[in-house]
Amino acid sequence: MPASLPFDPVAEARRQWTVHGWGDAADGMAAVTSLMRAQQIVLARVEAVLRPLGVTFARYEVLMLLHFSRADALPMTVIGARLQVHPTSVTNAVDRLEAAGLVQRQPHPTDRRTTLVALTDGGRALALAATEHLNTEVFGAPGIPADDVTALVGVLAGLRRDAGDF
Amino acid sequence: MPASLPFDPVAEARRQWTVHGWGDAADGMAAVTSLMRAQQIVLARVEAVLRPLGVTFARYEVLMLLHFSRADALPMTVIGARLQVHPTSVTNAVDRLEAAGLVQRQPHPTDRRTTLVALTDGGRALALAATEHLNTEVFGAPGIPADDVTALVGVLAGLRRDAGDF
DNA sequence: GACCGATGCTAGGACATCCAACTACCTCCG
DNA sequence: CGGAGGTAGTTGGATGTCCTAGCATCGGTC
Repeated sequence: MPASLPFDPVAEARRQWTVHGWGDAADGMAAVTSLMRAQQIVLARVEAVLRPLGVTFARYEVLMLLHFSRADALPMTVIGARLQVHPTSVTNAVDRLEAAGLVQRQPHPTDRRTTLVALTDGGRALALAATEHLNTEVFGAPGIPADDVTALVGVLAGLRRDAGDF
Repeated sequence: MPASLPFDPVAEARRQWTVHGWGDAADGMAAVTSLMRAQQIVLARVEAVLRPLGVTFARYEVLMLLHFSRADALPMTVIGARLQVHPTSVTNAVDRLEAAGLVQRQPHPTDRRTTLVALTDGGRALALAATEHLNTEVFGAPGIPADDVTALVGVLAGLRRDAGDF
């Protein structure tokens, strides 16, 4: 846990940007920097909750995605597309989940290129337990006023849409 | 570049949360998930701009921090506190920056525990060149309306303050 | 003036992410 | 129906982040 600072480093950077004649980009810089730091903070909180359960957020997301799917199973590619991560990240996550007995690789019935990832009973149980913890300890109290949460999600949705997230 | 989806995965997750009786935490979950994805998108854009210059965003932040300091030099600890990262991350970044000749470790005049990191001429030149690229290609056009940028920075500042970022 | 807790930095290990490259397989067109 | 191009997944390498542990140094206290 790093020490607190007597000032907001993002605001300070924004001031420096203006001083250096980069005023046009100062707001964008502040937005990008804020986003990076906020993500780091929130991710740390999430990981702290999940660590005792033996999973990471990346793997938790895979488990929940499978839990929400019709047959509790999805192709690797679909997982990557939904979570918006590189195929190798999916391979990595599934390797570890499979080693922990939380998911199982299965051959696709018609396409031999495809690997299906199926949720095991243990995987579902862990996903639900983890969700309960996250809901009470993080999602239910994200540290942002309710109105702001709605605004935040909306603004970020616009950004994500422009970037091709959906 | 992952493929586009026919729907917003965050909105879909939010719907699933509601269906499963976790409505109280649905907004928070959506906020956290949006934050993660948006950060990933923005970071990828930043890294794409910096890659041709041979630096990463983490190292660029160190260079700019030094550039904004009075003597173009700061102790490792101060860098970690400002950037809100673990001491070992600072060591890692400075190792690579020093190997590239962009910064230089110097002994502290009075405290022999402390290591000062000093910006070299090459480091300053690279930092300014990188800033120019980032300002025009990312910060100047962050993909968010100007009004929303202000709101976003404000909301995230609240979150960061609560987390002890400043 | 010596000791003991606090501070500054680094080494080793675990994870997640990306990129480039490769293999295996599928599909479609000529 | 055979080859070209595209798709699915993995392997190997590079980075960044954190945690735990360790060493060196500083400072306040007795």
